[in-house]
Amino acid sequence: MKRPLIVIGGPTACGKTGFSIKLAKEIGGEIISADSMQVYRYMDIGTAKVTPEEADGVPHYLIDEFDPDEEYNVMIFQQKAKAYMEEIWAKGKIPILVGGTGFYINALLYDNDFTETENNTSYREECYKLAREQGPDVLYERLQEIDPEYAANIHPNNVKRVTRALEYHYLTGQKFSEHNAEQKEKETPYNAAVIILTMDREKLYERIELRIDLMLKQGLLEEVKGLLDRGYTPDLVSMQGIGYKEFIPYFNGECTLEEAVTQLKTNTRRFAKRQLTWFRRQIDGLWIDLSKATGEETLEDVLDYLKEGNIL
RNA sequence: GCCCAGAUAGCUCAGUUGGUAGAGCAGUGGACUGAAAAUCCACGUGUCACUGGUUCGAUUCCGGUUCUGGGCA
Repeated sequence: MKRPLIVIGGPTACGKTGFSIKLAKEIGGEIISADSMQVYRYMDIGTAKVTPEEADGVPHYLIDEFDPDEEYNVMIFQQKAKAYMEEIWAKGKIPILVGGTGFYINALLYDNDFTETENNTSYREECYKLAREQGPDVLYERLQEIDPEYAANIHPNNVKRVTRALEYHYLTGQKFSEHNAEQKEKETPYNAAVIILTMDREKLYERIELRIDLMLKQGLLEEVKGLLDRGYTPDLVSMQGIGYKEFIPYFNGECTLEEAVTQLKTNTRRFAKRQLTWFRRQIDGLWIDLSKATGEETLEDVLDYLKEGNIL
């Protein structure tokens, strides 16, 4: 008997947090966050992290579990999330995976394999150096020889992805394209129900605008300043988060506050668009347009869907 | 009221020595399987303000109108 798992995805600012808490209370579920930025401590306002008041007693996992200078990635997420799922099932409750990081959701939902290899960054550095000094095409040509299938699939300018494919081959001796093809074949080991929350584009952008203005009132600037003062540098993955990186030029006197805020809004809109692309293309699920339904109707629909899927 | 400058893509503007137009930004679609809030790719038709005239042909030249800046009274 497969064990139950509920997944709630959707773009930033569409109302995932509020809805997931309502659902969790209704069915006695506990929430695991699939979010690459909310794991970090001290990054509360900019990541729109749930507050204790919002959570209202519903347990949340993978929020505030790492410091901003610690490494966090899909593999760590997957391991941790799986452990938390076991705990939740052991209590007789249902885990609800909620978040906007589609890549993480897929990794957990399909239990993709991320083979543990030594964390050898020297080879990676070598690739970057090559790309920097001789151009991305030189690096790409190397990949064409080793794994022409993957090379055909990725653009030469995408140095990050090209490097990963080369690194994978270097560390395992296998072709990255073959590994990926195997992962794509996988079916979920869980009795899973996927719900994708969405919203009319215009309305979503309006909400993003309002939310950022609110973040600024709540002290986003002080939060970013505080992180910098603690010694967290702009090159950290955490500090590349939207809502943080945009203020670095401002603090360096390279742009005005207004320009930084405009850039933040643009980046957030683009992020939401990319998230939507991911969910549309990568995951099948029940799509719910929150701009068209009331909260009660939505909850009813979802409960019906969960019953149909024998989750409840 | 008079003089000058402008009115071209959602925004800022370029341009057409007369043959119906193009950049940046914004926007849209897509890729992705150990950085993913990262990284990368593709996509540009709009009454060229309105209205007369000259012309085979006007967004381009000329006249008028409206609007927006600036200046003078």
